Amino acid sequence: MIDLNRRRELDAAVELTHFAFRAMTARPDALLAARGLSRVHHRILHFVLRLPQPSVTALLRTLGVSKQALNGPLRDLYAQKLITFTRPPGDGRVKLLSLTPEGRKLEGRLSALQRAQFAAIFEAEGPAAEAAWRAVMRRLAASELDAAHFDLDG
Amino acid sequence: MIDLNRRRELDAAVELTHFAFRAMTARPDALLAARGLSRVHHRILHFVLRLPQPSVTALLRTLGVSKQALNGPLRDLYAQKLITFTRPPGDGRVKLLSLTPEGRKLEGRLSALQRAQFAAIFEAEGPAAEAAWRAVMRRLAASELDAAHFDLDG
DNA sequence: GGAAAATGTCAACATGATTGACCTAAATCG
DNA sequence: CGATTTAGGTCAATCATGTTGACATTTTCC
Repeated sequence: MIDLNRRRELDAAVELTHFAFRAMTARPDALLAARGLSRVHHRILHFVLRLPQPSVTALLRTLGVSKQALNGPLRDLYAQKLITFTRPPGDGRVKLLSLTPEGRKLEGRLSALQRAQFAAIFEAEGPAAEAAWRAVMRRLAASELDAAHFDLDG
Repeated sequence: MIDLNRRRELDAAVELTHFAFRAMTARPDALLAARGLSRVHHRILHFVLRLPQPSVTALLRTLGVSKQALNGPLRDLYAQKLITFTRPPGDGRVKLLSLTPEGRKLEGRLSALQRAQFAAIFEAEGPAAEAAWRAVMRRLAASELDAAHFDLDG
């Protein structure tokens, strides 16, 4: 019976992760939707902010999508003046992408929603719980690479 | 500067959750793909196992999709003999869905992958870390309902 | 007997992704 | 210089997944 209970606890961990993920994305999704944008746009804003002046190709590789799939959302972001580009001095072909002040503001609001969520939770649970949570999440995140060459015989 | 560091830590928590979620679904997805199935099929197997003999309509409401969207994947699962149904004694209209032994086996393998992942992590981090992790995740998951009536002015 | 319920199917449509082909402008190679 | 490559963009066909609407069938209920 111990094993059966443990099994239920582990199943609960899986479900908890599902609900937690959905909860984390719900508010930003709502804010984006109100502007006619979606999660792709958020991903673009996110990486253009964090990567140092990425070219379109660099962004493409980071996002792991085709350029046709990137181009639509990118045009939306140009149109809403959330993103701009400069040409690098040496090379007139490439665009170096960056966020406009408005783009930074929107990205800031989106990520602030998520930070506030975690800040409140960590405040409530305390630093020890936060450290433990991070340790577990790091291990979980790290197991992704292993999964790539996972044995899937049937 | 303290605030800036805290901000980075909170951003890291968001990213960690993204990677953790992806890591958790990578192995089951690979196993499903090897059978020509997808995450929808897994969701069906999951709920048909856990709900007590659900009718098609009950499953529909649980999954929150249209019956047309359910019917395709459901036929795949019939075809692969992973799912069956019985007619309830009183009512010849409804189908009570259940998993075949093979269906249970596949669902077991899928969820076992995820349980093993968590079991190894919790084993490594210890019971106190596990409890703290659950506490944080429960709070995070619980904040989904709040998000429903989130203020999204611009 | 007729209305309502449970299931299933067909058609039209929207979205978001893919690949392939092709174009322009700019850099680079020989 | 001319040819090729690179960076970016676009058009078209296709696929996957979802939606709604309309409708048929079987069975139950009144």
